[in-house]
Amino acid sequence: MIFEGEAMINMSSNNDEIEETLNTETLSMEEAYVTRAKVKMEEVRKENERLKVTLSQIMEDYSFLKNQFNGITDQSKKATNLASMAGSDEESELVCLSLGRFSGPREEKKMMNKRKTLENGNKLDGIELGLNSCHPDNSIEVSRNNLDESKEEGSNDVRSSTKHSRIGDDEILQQNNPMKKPRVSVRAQCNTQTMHDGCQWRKYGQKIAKGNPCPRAYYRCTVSPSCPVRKQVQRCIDDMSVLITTYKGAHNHPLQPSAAAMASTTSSAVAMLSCGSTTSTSCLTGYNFSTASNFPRATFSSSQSHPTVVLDLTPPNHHSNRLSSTLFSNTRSSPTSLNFSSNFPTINTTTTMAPPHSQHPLFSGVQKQAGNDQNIAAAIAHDLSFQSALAAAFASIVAKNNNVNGARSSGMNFHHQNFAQTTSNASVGCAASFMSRFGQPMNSQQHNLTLAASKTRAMSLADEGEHLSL
DNA sequence: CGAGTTTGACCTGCGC
DNA sequence: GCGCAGGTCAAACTCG
Repeated sequence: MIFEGEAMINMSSNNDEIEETLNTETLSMEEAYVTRAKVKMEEVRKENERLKVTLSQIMEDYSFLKNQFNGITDQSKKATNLASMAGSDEESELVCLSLGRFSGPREEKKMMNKRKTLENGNKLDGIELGLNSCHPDNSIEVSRNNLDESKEEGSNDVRSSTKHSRIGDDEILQQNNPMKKPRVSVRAQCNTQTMHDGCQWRKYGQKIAKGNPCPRAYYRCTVSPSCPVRKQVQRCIDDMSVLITTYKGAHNHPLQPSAAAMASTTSSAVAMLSCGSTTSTSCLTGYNFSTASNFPRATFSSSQSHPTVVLDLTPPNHHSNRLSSTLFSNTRSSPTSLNFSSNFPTINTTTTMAPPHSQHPLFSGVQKQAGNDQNIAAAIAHDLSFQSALAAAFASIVAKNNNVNGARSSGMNFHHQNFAQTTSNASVGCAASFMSRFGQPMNSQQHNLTLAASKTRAMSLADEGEHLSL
């Protein structure tokens, strides 16, 4: 039995307890809040540090690339001065990196004559990737291929008008530039007449080209009557199982997903060529990713002023010198141009001309990022689908980068970053795809990248009855 | 009959 | 200016 007073006391003590409990709860809530805040602050602090590191890395890259750029600019200036001041004896030292691009027909003819003279005298040893210092404003040249395309395809009013409006004053420059449309050649093993690429083509001609008894077939895109895209199909003289498909131009109509993969690959390769043929091709000569033969190769060349990207999707044992002997049979300039196949996923950089960039922070990052697991590396390196996936991914990313950076970037910085990032991303994308096969998750960007790339490969294999589950 | 292919003629650019 | 080679045109032909 409890008395009222007792009850009162009990009540008051209960109140105290409740209050105490409440206080304790408030305290613990505050503590929790503080703890959370602390954790958050710690996270922010870490993020801040990470950003600092990134910033310093970027600054490091910037200064590195700036030095490179300055060095090359100085060299090109010296070379130009030497060429203008000294006689033809010194001309062999003039390195010309332009993929057939000069400021005008006369200059081009001059340069061709110079080159020929040098070649005849055995003074030029294969590589003639000059600095294109012939043109005072290199940055302008980025859009030249596009310009040229729109000019050549004047019948296509829509495309020309949009392109012209985009490029504006550069049109004047283009009028002086006879550079032809960039091309993308795809080498792939194919037993059928043409490689199925998801697009509709109509044959409009066939011709026996010099140096190859196999007839070359000419196709045009029939999806849209005004589509300027042309395709040439020819068997490789050294290996009849290899089909060389050369694409010219860009589709001016929406494409089916299956065709978009290939179109994206080729147009991206053109974009890559466009940027590579501008100011900074020279920097690429420093990269020779050709240590392994088990990888798709992207080769750049200028064939009779046709800048060409060759994507080699043939299996590793098909990578040989025949590429030069067939594709470049009519090439006056040396096919020895840019050759970056890679020992995937570790980006293996060796030197050919310029100092190696393997110590470049970007590449060290790439190596760290991609080269942790030797087994995975070996597996990927032997997976043909991933080899071609990289080729497509490689090109796709470059195009993406070009869209983002191309307008405002020019010169070495852009190219170094672009190239390094491309290589890195492509490697990571393919690696991610590989990992996903083994149940590892990957992010959406990596997924999209790999998916698009794999589609391209799947299309090229479709006629041979191979099926990749995408 | 329409769509696609074949094939000789023609055009253009380039080297000599 | 001429010849060569690449690229395109268009009439004839083939096929479903």
